[in-house]
Amino acid sequence: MSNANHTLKEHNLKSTESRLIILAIFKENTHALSYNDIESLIAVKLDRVTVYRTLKSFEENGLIHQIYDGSTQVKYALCPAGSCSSHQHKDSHAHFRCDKCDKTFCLSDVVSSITALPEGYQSKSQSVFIQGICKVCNGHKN
Amino acid sequence: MSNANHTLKEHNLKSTESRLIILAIFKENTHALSYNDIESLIAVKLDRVTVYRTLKSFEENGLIHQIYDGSTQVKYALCPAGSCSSHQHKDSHAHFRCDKCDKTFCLSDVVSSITALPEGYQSKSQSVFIQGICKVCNGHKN
DNA sequence: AAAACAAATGCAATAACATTGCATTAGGGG
DNA sequence: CCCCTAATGCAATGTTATTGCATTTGTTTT
Repeated sequence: MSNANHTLKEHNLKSTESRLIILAIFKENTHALSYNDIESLIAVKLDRVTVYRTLKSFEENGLIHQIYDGSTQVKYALCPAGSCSSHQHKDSHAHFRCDKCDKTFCLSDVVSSITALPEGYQSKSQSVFIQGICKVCNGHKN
Repeated sequence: MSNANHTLKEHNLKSTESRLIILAIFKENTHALSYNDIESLIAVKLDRVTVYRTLKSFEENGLIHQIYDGSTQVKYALCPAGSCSSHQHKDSHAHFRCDKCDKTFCLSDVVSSITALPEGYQSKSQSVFIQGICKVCNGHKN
């Protein structure tokens, strides 16, 4: 069984053509993808509804997580392996949006650590959103 | 001249009825407001377009800032006095979304302080998004 | 291997959210 | 008070996302 098939199975998702196509796109891209990004990256034409529903099922089953990066469309990125499940998303790592190439990346190792909240507020999860210039746009190798 | 009139002037905004109404709503509410929130809080009927354009002008002139809190609609909140201008928004304070009442608040005093980014990444601005239980829902007085 | 069942897909229609052009109105400097 | 520009309201349209339903496909069971 292929790697991708296995990944889907692991997350209790039936292995279908659309899902394999969309999963492959996520694996090929290191940055977060919006619906439009995905649509333009698919060679074959999938129905819009199918793409939306695939994203939804991926998200509900802990395969990808949503990212709100200030653009109008929600973006999605693969969850770090083994970190999320149907029951809970643990996407409290930092997200980075590049001002130059406009891509959004997950920085899995950068975690928020706000300790002092105002009186009365109780924190359950935190996430950091950083804007700046990314690795590639800074001239580093990929 | 009323306080509100003065606020608008300060931000180079002509003082109009719609703007006074919408500004008043922001001053009456401590949490961030979406377009829908605003629409349902206005007693008088303002045209949808006017509301959108008012929000845009407020934002461009440093009176309010956008907040993306994971709900589908963008929300807006007053900028801390004197912190923002037409030229630059400095909304790098933390935002807090309450799981119970679903309201989003600005925590002006809580600032992100991520120092170590991966090699190659360069930070220009940071913001923290926290989820949990807010002051009021924790039984504290307002 | 075929039948049977449930889940996934595609199409059409529609909903929800947001923006544009343009004619009219209103704020505020002179 | 007049005049000019900016702001407003309406109608039309654009963009993004969702729903219902008939059909197809994947998987389980026999």
